[in-house]
Amino acid sequence: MDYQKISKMGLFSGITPEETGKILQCLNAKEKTYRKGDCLCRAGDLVEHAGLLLTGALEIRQNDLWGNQNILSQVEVGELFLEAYACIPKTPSMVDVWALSDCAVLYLDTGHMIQSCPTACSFHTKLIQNLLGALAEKNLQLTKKIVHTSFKTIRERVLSYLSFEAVRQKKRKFLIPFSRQQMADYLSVERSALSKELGKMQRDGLIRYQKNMFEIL
Amino acid sequence: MDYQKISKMGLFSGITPEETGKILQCLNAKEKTYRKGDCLCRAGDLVEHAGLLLTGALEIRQNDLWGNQNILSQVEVGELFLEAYACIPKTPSMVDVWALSDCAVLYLDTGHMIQSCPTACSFHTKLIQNLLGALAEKNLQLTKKIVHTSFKTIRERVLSYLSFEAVRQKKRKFLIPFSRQQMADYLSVERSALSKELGKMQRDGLIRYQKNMFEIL
DNA sequence: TTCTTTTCGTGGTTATAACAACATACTTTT
DNA sequence: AAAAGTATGTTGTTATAACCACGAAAAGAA
Repeated sequence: MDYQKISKMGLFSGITPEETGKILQCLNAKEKTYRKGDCLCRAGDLVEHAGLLLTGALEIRQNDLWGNQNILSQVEVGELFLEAYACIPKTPSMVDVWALSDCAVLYLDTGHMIQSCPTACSFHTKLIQNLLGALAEKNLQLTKKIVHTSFKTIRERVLSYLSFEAVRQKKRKFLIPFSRQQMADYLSVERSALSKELGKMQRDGLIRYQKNMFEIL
Repeated sequence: MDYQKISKMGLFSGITPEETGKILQCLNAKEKTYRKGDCLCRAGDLVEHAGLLLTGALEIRQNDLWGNQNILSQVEVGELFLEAYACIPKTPSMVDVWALSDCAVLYLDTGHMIQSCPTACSFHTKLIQNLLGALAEKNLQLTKKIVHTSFKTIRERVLSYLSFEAVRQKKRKFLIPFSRQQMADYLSVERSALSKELGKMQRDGLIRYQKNMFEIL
């Protein structure tokens, strides 16, 4: 395992590569690889470990009984996933996790992360701070999606999403990480209806776009 | 301050009243009271402290620019609120917090909670575990709301919500904590449209209800 | 109690999104 | 480069929810 690289990830920020190595042993960390299109977790599964994405990309989805996709979030390298379920033992997952590309995942035992040796290993404190920050961050991500999708019209949802994205990237012209279908799933609207509305918005002079490059006017 | 009572709340579970008292001093805890209808926090405010609700009830809302209410969650006695923002300094709130009744709140400095004396005070470890659990729990709450509102029709949203509630309360006949308006806000639909759909669903033999008592058939 | 205010259900109208079907453009594979 | 597959935009139709207005019922205050 590449401690050097792993110690650069958010969860280990402020922790040296050597300490990271020790922690990973202590947490019983196990690496696992997947192929593009693999399913890492299905709704209903019991989650025992938090995942840390080492390479590739994942998508957190929720499917209803009629097959509608609902994208909750995307996971990029260095981010945690399923950490909330791992922190609350015996709670079945509400979501699916899918590999968007080939990827490698490190599974961590959050129980150990919290309970063990707070006196012995001083860096445990830093680790817990980081975990706490990650959970809080995820919280805001979810809230953000709720804010977008609570609007009633597609136009409002799009504007809400694009405004946030523009602020986050600090540009009026920016790329979004979604295809049309993904953007529609994220905003909980129908793809072709989204295309239609985007076209209207461009004609109305609100936005300009090509593919996944958007500009707010 | 009533340490006896406070130590019974989730955040202090596993911590004695005496230890709770010490922790509260250490965290620079301050109690504040509000009247029904007061606003505790507005979107855009910088949040420095997590709130612990001692008495009364709160509502976490998000309002769009056109005045639509969007209920993110309700806070009951013993629960934390704004804890995610408190854990990530300098992030402005996306939400409003309103008092549904007269209430008392204890404000806690989460920074101290994490950074200080992990060796000196062994109960700090337990406290952090509890905070972590609370954040994870809130995460699942938000995910649940997303699951409900990602459905496209009112009927599906209602069924999703009622099914979850039935499972949670382990009864087929149960009370919900919402008025019609609140239920509509939570599911992001229009009140009268919700009333209409509920009526249809009863006629179709799916559910039975009176006021906020519901039964799944 | 009576009066006031709020909540809830109903009907009708209109705006809007879902859905289906198809054409075009863009990717990927062979 | 050709072919297959995928993504995107367009159109028209239909279902559905938002919106508005109103009356009844319930809750709260005087």
